[in-house]
Amino acid sequence: MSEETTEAKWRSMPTSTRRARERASTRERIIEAALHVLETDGVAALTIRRIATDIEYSAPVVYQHFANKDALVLELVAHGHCLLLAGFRQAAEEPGIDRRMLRIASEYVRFAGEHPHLYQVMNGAVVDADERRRAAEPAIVVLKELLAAWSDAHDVVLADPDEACEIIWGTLYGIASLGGLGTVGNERARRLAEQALRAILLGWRTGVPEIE
Amino acid sequence: MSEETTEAKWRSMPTSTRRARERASTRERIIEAALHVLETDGVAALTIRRIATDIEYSAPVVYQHFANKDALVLELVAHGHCLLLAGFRQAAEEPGIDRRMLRIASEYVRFAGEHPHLYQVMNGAVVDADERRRAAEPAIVVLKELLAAWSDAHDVVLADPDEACEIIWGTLYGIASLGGLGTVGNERARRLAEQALRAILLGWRTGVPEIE
DNA sequence: CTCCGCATCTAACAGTGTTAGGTTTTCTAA
DNA sequence: TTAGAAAACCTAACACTGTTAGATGCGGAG
Repeated sequence: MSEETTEAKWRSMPTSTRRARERASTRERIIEAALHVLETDGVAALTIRRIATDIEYSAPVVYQHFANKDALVLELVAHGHCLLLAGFRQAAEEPGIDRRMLRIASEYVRFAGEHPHLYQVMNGAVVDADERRRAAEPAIVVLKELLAAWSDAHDVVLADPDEACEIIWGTLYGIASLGGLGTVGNERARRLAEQALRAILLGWRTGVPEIE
Repeated sequence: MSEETTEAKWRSMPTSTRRARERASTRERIIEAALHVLETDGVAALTIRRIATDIEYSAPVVYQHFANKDALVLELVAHGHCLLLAGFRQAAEEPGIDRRMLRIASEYVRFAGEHPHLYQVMNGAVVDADERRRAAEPAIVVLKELLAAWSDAHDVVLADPDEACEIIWGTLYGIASLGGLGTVGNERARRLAEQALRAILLGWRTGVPEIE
């Protein structure tokens, strides 16, 4: 039964492709609507019914494009990391390896401040931790490359470059997360992140001593 | 009508106090049950009905002790910070100011690793950010004191001690959060946190340079 | 024109936090 | 001791959530 339907798809390409195009189009419209809801009204308002209403559809249509809500949210997370990656690439254009590293910190915190709800979803417990990690990989790779360039330029041999990269990534994440608090604020968080990065890099240049 | 009831409370202390004791007792039982559910089955299982069932009560009784679920969760957050604070105090016993600072990092990551779900609730978006911050204050104060002792011992003048404390707090938070990921792991996170702290402190001792 | 497949909708299910109303137990006061 | 008040407690319900099943209708294929 199902074989006949799939074989029917082989011939009759024209309408099929148009249908596929429409499918992809509504799929993207769903993602865009979800992003809009998230950025404007926060994660609490991100409901299937709300999204469906915004694109003038009924709720169940969403499930013809995404297995469940988590799959949809994962798409938003991916989009968020895409934006963050763009910021990182821009930082990589900065002249001077040291200023380039600082720019990374700046861009990271800027992104977190400009898209607080998206940032929250990217690091919250909404989706599986490993999938989040996989979505973050491209940005981490850029950071890793920049860090390698930095250590080359300063003749610093990092004992474990991957660990070093992880330290910076975690530090940026932690300090950027402080930005949402009333006592810290985004501008202050940017300064904090830059200062932390400066201190860490300086520590690595000087050679981190073993205590005890 | 209500005036008579309140005046009736003035005499008849004995039974009244016993009632109050019972009230407080069930309130604590609720918190303990909630903690148990959270630590064993995770945040997704932390439901009012589940908690009520575990203490052999009906769901609405919870609302006679807490205004809403957030208020109950906030209590769990407070308890979590209490445990973390205990770890910090233990770290403060460590001989040698440098090892004491490292021990702080170690205790922080250890706590996050031993109570992953509680840690998640403490930093997740479940409760208001400002209330979370207020709950974290005592631990931050201890950190601040230790940092002041450290800067004294090393004749380092921190431009802004509060900012410095915030940097360490954020860094620990960020790196500890990495611990839950499959690629990092808790043991590795502990090493990362210690190394990050060493690097930052070394940077402050050397004097963080202004770039550009 | 017929028929089939696809897209879409309405209605429902299980579960959530939360509240209203009534019932039972417990204490107070005559 | 007993009438009545107050507190404690439970059942039932509401308004949501994510998600699924079944009915409906539209458009292209033979």
